[in-house]
Amino acid sequence: MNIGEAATASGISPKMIRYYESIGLMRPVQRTAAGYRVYDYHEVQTLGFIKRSRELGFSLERIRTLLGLWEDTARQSADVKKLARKHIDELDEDIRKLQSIRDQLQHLVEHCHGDNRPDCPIIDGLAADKKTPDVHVCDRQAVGSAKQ
Amino acid sequence: MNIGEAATASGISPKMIRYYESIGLMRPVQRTAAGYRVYDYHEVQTLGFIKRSRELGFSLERIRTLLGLWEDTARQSADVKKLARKHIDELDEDIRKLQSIRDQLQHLVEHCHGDNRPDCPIIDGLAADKKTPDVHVCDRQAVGSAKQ
DNA sequence: CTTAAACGTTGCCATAGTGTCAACGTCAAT
DNA sequence: ATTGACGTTGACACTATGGCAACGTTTAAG
Repeated sequence: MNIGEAATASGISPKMIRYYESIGLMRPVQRTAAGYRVYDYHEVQTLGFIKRSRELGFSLERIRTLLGLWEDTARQSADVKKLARKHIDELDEDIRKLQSIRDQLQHLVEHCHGDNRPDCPIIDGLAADKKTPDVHVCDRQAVGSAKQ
Repeated sequence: MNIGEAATASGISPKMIRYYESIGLMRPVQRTAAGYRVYDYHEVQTLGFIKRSRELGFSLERIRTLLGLWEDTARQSADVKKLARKHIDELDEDIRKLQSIRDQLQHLVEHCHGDNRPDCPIIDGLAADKKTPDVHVCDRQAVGSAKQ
């Protein structure tokens, strides 16, 4: 199985497979006399593990740890769970932040009439100096601030 | 006002201020005879605009457009609103994706007892080929036999 | 007046993860 | 034997930011 077939089988591009090898995420595989990489079932399985981990948003560094735990038959499931929980916590934090900015933006949008006139609370909100808002800007901020 | 003061006033690091200038997001400012950049109120205001836009998650490319709209006194607020709506849609999509993977992960975590034994549904879930989960894999989950 | 600290300048490297392209070697089928 | 599809490495790009180095400037103290 050469790299193209492994890529098709795993859903990871040849480029990325080489990259994962280059950063030591995967051990170098066997080569043919001509230097072609040779993959067997075990390596394709590992690629699948990496792919699913990536799909769940794990960083390559964390996947490095996960692969270590996967290979470690003496692992403690508590260690895996701890790592996963930490990842969930970070996801929650990311979601929270995105929702916060989404809501702020939504608020600004709701107050923009969106016609052919230049007057625009969205632009005003971005232009406003929060620390020393003047009266004009203050009107907008009064409704739509809460930033950070 | 030199770059350090402008940085303090705007909350953007000197490094980033230079960067924004280098990519043409901001026009080059005046320089002293010695080559020091000189900022006045107007430029600090622009930096504030950029900062708030970044805080709302706009990319520098979009901020480029927003700055153009800001400066364009003949803008149509509909254009701003359209851009903001698009950004909200993308935020919604990002949030949706994060929540999806968060839920998948949460599901796995809930089924992991998290003790000192190696048996771990999280690792199994990552190792399992979802498209063709064979009996062998099921055995592993049931019995808790190790990797591979 | 000199010196040192604190600041400015440019430029290069690094991050994470992926794509694209080039220059070149190899394998398989015609 | 040629061609085309594939492999190899390397370089560069992207986003947005941080850091460091080498070097110049300004300012305050001695």
